[in-house]
Amino acid sequence: MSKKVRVRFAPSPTGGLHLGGVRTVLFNYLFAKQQSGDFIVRIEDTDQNRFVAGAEKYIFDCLQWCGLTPDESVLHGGPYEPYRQSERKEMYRQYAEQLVKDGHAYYAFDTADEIEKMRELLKTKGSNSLQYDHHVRMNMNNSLRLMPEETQQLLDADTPYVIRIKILPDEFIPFTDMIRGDISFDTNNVDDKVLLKADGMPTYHLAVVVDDYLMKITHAFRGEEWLPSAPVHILLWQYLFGLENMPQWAHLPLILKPDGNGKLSKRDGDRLGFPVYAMDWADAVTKEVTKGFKEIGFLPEAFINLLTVLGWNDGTEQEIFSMDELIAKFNIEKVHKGGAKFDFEKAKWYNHEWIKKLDVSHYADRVKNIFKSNGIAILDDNYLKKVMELVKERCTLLPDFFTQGSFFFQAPATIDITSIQPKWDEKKNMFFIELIKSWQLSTLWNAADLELSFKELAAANQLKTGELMLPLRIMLVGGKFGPGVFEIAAAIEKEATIQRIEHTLSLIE
RNA sequence: GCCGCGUUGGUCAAGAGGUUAAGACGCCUCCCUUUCACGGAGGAAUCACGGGUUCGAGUCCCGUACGUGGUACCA
Repeated sequence: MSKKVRVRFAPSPTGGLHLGGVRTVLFNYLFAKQQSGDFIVRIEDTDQNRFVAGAEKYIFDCLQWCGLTPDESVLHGGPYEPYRQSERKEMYRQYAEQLVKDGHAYYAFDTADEIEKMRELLKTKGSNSLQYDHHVRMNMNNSLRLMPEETQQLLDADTPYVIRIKILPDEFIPFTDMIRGDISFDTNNVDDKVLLKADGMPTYHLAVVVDDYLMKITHAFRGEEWLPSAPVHILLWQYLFGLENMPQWAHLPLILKPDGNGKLSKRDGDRLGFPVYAMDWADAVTKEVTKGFKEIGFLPEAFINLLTVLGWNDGTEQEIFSMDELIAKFNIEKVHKGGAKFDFEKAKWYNHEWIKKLDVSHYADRVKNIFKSNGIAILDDNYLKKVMELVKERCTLLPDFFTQGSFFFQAPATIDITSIQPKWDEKKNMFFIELIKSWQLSTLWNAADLELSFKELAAANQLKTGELMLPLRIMLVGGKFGPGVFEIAAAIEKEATIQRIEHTLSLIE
């Protein structure tokens, strides 16, 4: 019997949650849920310099919006607490010390200057590598070169030090990646990475291995940028906990910028006019707000959908997937190896598809707020829902409900009379005056009857309905858009309809 | 520079040696609709290059080019 699947998302609380980050969580989550496994969120805050207040809460807010609820985390608790690495600080040291004892790691007392000098020297010698590795370590200030008593002296004198892994040359480190298949590294190209920093905090390399072990992680999904350091992690597993306990790795492809080269960054979003973060992120210092997908009007369903399908598909023609379908159909082996360029047009298409099928009751409050922030207070929820139903197929983003629906609640601010005026004449003017009279007396106020009376009146005046419907639309809506014109008239009721016709008539004169 | 990973239309992509090389976004044309959208029909556009292996290669192998990531006491 195999172990229970346990995966983790391990973000650093350093800023906004990037598209790539959300996709990493998503793949973790889908895989875990499909296998009835656990999804853990572990906060990797080992770099005190990069810590940003509020970023942790923000990450959980984003996860909640996306519907990705952790089974264990800082917020949700769990059997392997704490889930914040800074609070686990003391756990890591013993493993680092153990590695030193076993001869797999060593104390290094080199100052930043000394390391810089070493690199300069390597540069002048024309070396291909500027790394701190087996070529140079015996010339450096570390416990490998120093006599044991010298090392002890430095330690006793509280000399700052780090613990570095001792990478043996000429070793071949193969492993199987769930997405990429067999991969191998030659240890001659791997440097002696720092495991424990001078401030006593572990680096990512140590922390990820220790925590994945202690938290019984079975599958580790992370971005492709981690591939080059995988050999260090594998060695650590081998030295500390045994390869047989190591999680299976999957290195996810990157999300690339739509134009030019490189991975997608916040700057690209600013430059090209689309969000890169899941939700609005406010920089604590500059107060600058970076827009999020949520705030510009994306549905979480669409956001999840488009992100999963960027770099994965199930082999069929299906493109629209609900979370449940994704959980059922997701397959890590069908994830692409290569990075994908992000296409905001396609992203909007996904949102449009989801808006077309959205449940208006579910989004009525959200849309109500959008109207409110545009100065329209909605009093009748049922009317709002009716309007939403009428216009949703023409909305790409949630705020479009306002631009597509505001005229149901108030008279249009501007009337596009330039589209009527050129073909306007006295006959048409008379028609609308008569129309007002006729509708004034009308007792039946529904789309079908309005259309019927409109057409009968047109025929009686020997006018083509086609030439009259556009003017009517513009009178009611302000422009050339919106649902059926008689639907609109029926919805806004008699008084508003007549007022708007009269208003435009006065404008034309 | 060195190391790893990748490369099917503009973009996302199907494709596991034999296909007229799917589908979607975007673009264009037409139909529906006397608006806009939805929907429907159609169009232009692709296997990075060079060598092998094979009766046969987008699919396998090798090179090259290009892209991408790493090369921190950041994650």
